[in-house]
Amino acid sequence: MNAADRLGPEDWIAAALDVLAESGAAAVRIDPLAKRLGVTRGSFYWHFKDRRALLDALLDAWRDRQTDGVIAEADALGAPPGETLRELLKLCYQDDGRLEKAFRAWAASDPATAQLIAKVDARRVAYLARLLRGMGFEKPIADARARIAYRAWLGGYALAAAPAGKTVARDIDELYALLTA
Amino acid sequence: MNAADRLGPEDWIAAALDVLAESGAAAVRIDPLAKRLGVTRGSFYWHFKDRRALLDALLDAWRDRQTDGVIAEADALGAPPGETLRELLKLCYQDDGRLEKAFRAWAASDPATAQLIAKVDARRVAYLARLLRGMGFEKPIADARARIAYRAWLGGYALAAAPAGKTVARDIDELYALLTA
DNA sequence: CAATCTCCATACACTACTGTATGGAGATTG
DNA sequence: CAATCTCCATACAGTAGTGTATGGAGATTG
Repeated sequence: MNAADRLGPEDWIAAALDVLAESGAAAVRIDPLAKRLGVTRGSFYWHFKDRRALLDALLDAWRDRQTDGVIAEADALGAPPGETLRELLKLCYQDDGRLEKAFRAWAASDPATAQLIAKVDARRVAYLARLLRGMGFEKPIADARARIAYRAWLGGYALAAAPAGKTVARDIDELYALLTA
Repeated sequence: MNAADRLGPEDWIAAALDVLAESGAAAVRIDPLAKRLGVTRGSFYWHFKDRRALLDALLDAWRDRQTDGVIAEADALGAPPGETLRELLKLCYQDDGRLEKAFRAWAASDPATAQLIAKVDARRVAYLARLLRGMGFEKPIADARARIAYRAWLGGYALAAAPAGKTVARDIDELYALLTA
């Protein structure tokens, strides 16, 4: 929300992220968003060139928060790698994953988006592998386990039915045990 | 394809599955499908009540092949659980996952579909857990590892960039090692 | 307090579909 | 070989959006 009742790009982005998380990229339409914001399309085309420009802005906003943000947060702990890994797992599994799902679903039919998300994936896996190597694992093992752990996390969001909180906690324990075995 | 040049429901389903795998559920539209099949919408509305009926038919077709089919195939080996598990992993990781992705992306904004896919997930995880228990693991461990393995498989499809074949083979080995440790 | 700048409303032209109603060509049966 | 049955084309009405062009109200600056 803005100070005034006039809108800025960030208001459109916030509303669009809501819709994206709820109903997917296909549901991010200008007309309904305008109704939701209580204005007309005239406002939108003032702040953005077209619909694609809005979607690009969503992608940027998400990448900034969910990749660099989380990695920085984990590093800021200053803990030894094993402990950092455990905290990172807990932190990641707390996210409801709705944006994560929505962006990836979108990427399935949009190569430009897929390319950007691929970079995000690579950075995250590299960070996981770095932690594992810091714990003393050889590079091939660390890399493979980082990929498995990352996929297991992502796969949780691919499930149609979200597991209960207790199951998640147990599975994090088991995953951590497997990764550090 | 039919024997005659006249179409049956299965022709529409086959074409729709192609489009679904390529471009997602949102792209499964009647008009473009008709052009692709060289007919008009008149044909579609003869074979199906509406667009939703087609989507439901797609879901049925996929479930029959990809769940009961694969489980039956693995069981038909008649091998001991450990060997069956290994073959199952190899078999599953061969799938390009495009339909898997498309259906799950669709389910994100369609509760009825999500419910059906949740049942598919449960059956697959249960089968994995059964194999692990057959190898001597206690139920809690077998269940947790089955969930992790299933998510790791699904998560591979969530990745924007598909890993190279060599990486996949290495990761299957590592995954199998972790599961049976 | 006039000029300008920001932001938005309105109206328009356009695209791309969905679903229905009806008729008609070709094969199939009696 | 007429009657019927399948399957499809055509035409129509309706919906839901995209993007553009233009003007105007309110705040901001000189």
